[in-house]
Amino acid sequence: MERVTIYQVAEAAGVSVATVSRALNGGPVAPETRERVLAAVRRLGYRPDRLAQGLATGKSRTVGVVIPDATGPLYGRMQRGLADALAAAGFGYIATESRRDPGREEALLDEMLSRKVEALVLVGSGLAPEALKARFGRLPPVVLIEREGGEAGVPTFQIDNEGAAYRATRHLVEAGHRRIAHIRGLRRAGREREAGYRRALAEAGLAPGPVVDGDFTEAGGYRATRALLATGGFTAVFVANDRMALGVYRAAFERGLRIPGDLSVVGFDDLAFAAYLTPPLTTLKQPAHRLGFLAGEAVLALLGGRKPTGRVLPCGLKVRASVKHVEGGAV
Amino acid sequence: MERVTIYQVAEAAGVSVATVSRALNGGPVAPETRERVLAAVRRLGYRPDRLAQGLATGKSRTVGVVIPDATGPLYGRMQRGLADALAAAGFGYIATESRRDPGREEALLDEMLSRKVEALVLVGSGLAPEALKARFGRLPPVVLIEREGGEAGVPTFQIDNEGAAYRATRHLVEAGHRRIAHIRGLRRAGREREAGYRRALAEAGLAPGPVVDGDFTEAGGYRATRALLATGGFTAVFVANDRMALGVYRAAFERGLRIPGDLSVVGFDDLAFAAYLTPPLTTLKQPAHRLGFLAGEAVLALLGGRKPTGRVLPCGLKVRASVKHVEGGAV
DNA sequence: CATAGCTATGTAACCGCTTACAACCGCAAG
DNA sequence: CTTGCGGTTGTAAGCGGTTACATAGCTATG
Repeated sequence: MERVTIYQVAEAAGVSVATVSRALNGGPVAPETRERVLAAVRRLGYRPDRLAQGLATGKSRTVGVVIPDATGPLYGRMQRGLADALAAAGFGYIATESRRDPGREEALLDEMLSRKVEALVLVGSGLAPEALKARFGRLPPVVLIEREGGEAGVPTFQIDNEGAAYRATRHLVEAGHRRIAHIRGLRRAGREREAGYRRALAEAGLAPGPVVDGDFTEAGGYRATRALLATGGFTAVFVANDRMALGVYRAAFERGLRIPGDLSVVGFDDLAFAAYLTPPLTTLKQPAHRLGFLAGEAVLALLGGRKPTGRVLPCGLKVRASVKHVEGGAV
Repeated sequence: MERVTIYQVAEAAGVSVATVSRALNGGPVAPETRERVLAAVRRLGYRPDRLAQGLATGKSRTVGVVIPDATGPLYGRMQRGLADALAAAGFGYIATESRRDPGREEALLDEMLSRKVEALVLVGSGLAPEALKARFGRLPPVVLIEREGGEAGVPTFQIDNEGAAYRATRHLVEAGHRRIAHIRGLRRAGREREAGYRRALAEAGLAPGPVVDGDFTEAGGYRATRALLATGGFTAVFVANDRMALGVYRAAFERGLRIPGDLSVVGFDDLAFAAYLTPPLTTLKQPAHRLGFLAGEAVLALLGGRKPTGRVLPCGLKVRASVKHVEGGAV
């Protein structure tokens, strides 16, 4: 009982392999014949060989996905969104982590192209489009999520980092804060968030508070906060992500500062833990699943010959208890 | 400039396709010829077609991985370990989420078999081995990680849930606690952790404290704690995972209870946030990457015809500040 | 010097499936 | 009774590799 091939099904059903193939793929086949074929398929437990199909048709019904890091919940949700969109169309996907290493990313792409993926979804890719062209020549359709660097003529999906940061900062301003610090994040997302922060402040006629660098980790947020606290002069801080915000909580506690009593905090991402911190963290919720889903739909559109366009999605502000309303104004 | 095939390389190098194939796969080829072939490969940008290779050889150099949930950091790390082990041997993998739905899991397996995966790594699979056999007949080699349910003759890798829970509970006992509650987790991991908890207590001659069900989420931990607090009578709680422990923190705070002053807590997993909570959470660190790596090595061994055996890995206790040393003993 | 034995290479079959093309059928129309 | 046509089905040629087998040079041997 080795692998069952289409030949065996053909023989069992008393037809030719062409007819079996047609019966299975919706070709013109007499209903009665189709029934016989399907019965044989079931009886024998036939399962078409995707590799052979791919070879014959030139299409693999697979899309390649590259994500920077599989350990974060956000990318996991994105991936799930993608899978949901693709599954509906009978597409599978192979996903791998670039770990933010461009060399590794190129190798992964090579591997995926070898597997004849019909499209590529690059999440937070570190590769410039021109570099891609140069290295790979003709590429299958590409969809970008949260790409770093320059523009390209390909659909790109991303969250509105700038707008969300603006909103978060404004939330702080409206609560009466006048000196608002910022713990900055890395990469494009970090820069965009910083820009939103600055815009909100400028619009309110406030000087940007102290700004320090973070690295998107708890430890980074902790260190950044200690640096910030060394100089002081602010009553609130907008932190570029929740993980760093947790570092802020910790550092503030160690300094005997109360949140939000002495320091108001707004994070970014709305990770699962945010709502359960003490105090619950006000933050921005990323529509990660949606991002992935839309990217998946775009892939399908591209494959269908259409010309989908990218989107910038807003993030919802989740107001919780880490921001204090300041009555008097500036401290 | 369409796809470059082995024929074009052969022509460019002035040899036959067989020679190209051999040159590329380490067959017997004169060094000088090999050079010519490789030069042609580079010049043309030839990239072998994995599908065709797979068809011809019957092997896809791919392993299929099924994980329950891609959004958790633990599975992400496991996956990374696996990838690391497999990459060294030139194997790729395709990973998908079962989302703990056995029906979905079966469909995924079907899909993977269609793609001729050479081995399967099932993480936290809900499918019994017998069910697998019944449904799929001959299966490629299988390696299990954290499997649910019965035994099988396949290498299985898992963490020592029972032992780790025992150690955690003992840590509490040694700190002088006499009434230790437990917030239980779901599935096999949850049951095993509960068993370790009970063993430690029995060994110390203590009655198991109140035990309530949780669901491994922050909300579940929160609810469980409120249920626990309604009756009271304990000074410490061993929580089946960190996410629920966070719920415990929250519920305790709302009740005005201090950790560890009024309530000591030990978690499980050592997620990134654990060290930054206030107080930092004492918990058990899962060797997730290692688990994946070992599973990957086992796959390779299986494929190499060897007969690898599974492993049960210990978890390290990370002692932080959420457990109070009780001087007097029972409260 | 004929022959066995290597080594390096080419020829062609095959992997499992799709699909262009041809063949066949029955039937309505001319 | 031809002819044409739409609907079904079969034949066979790929898809891009790998590999068993045959072949051709060379060298070592008796």
